[in-house]
Amino acid sequence: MQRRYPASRTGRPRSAAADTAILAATRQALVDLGWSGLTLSDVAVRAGVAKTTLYRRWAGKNELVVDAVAELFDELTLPDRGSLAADIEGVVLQFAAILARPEARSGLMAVVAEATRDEALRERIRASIVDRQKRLVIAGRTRAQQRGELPPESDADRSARAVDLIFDMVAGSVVHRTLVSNQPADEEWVHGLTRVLLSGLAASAR
Amino acid sequence: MQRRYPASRTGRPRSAAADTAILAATRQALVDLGWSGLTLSDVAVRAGVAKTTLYRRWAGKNELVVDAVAELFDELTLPDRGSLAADIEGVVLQFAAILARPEARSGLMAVVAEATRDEALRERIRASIVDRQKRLVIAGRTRAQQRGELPPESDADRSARAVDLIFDMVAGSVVHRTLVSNQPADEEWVHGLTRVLLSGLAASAR
DNA sequence: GCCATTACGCTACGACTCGTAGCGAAAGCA
DNA sequence: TGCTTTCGCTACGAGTCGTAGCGTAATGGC
Repeated sequence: MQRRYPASRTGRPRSAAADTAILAATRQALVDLGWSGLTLSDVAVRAGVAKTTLYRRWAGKNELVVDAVAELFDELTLPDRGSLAADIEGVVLQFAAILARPEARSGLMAVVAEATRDEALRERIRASIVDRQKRLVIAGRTRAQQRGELPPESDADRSARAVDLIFDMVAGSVVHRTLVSNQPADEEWVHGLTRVLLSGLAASAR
Repeated sequence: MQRRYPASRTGRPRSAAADTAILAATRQALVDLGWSGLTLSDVAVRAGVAKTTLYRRWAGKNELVVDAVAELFDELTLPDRGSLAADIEGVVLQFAAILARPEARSGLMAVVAEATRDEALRERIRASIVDRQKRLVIAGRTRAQQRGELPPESDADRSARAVDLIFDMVAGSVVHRTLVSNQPADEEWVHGLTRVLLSGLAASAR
């Protein structure tokens, strides 16, 4: 999650340290106050910057929180555990660990809710959070095909639909388990999810 | 979704019409303004009641929106289409139709986000929204067992875990598809979801 | 080394929302 | 007719919002 500013040739550059401090302060404020309690004035004080600096860099609370939460997903990687099932379980457990953190819990759903009425925000979420997750699905699928665990897909359109379905099933299940049912997505649960998903995919491919 | 007030023997009773008008006004305000734009003053004006009346009945915005959104799920029923697969597809399509409505989209995720920091609100959501959905899963499972489509479950603990998993997978997938991926959960998609889910359950039961 | 340019911290501001208090009137029940 | 509770209305202090203005700090170009 690297923010890029137009490379202005001259003038004082924006402090990169301020960005870091602001996003960290935003996450801490999410933990302490939750989404509705979070105010930009408070974040500014926590980060040790002026409130006006915040408004110079972000359009508002929504955009700020998206960026702050997006950084949490930077750590997501696809482990190589030798089999498709093990790979899925590994990445899902990472995802679950992120969703267990309070700054993710209160921030993520809130921006998704706001995004239902804001096309630009939806695009920002897609680019900085969703696409990164989806890339893991594609990579895992490709690797499984190379291993011979999944048949190579010829039809690109069918393949894209399959990836979309898997993605929504995996991410949706974990999010729902964690945030709605409010129960931990622990190893046992993830194992059950993976088993149903994989045998379902194998069976429905035939 | 019937609101119950303590049956006070005497005094002027609360207007039931006001409840109806307030909840309808809340949903319309969600459509027009979204979660963050919704104010209780505005809802009061739309409903034609005084702002103080709102505060006498609901503790705040969160509780009001939960009740307003919960009414949307009243229409969920388990259809009898003759097979487990068809039943699931039917109820999922109903669920998707509700989530396609803007008042549900902007309201549901917002209260879930708020609930991450509010135990009482979480309980309110569980009782008025989540449990009702889960009951459909249980009913569908029971009916399928009676039909012989699923083996009767002896172990109550295993059965409960299976129901929880199915519930999170179905509801989570539809919510994620609709609100995060922002694509319609249409018949084709629901059909794919059902196929993967059912063959996965059948295979993993062995 | 000087200058143009941009970012920063600070203060102040009007507009708005929040949730509550107080009051008289209305609507039921005995 | 009394008693009780709800209702509509007004007013209020507290807090937040996003912006404007100004002097200062930190760069790159010359």
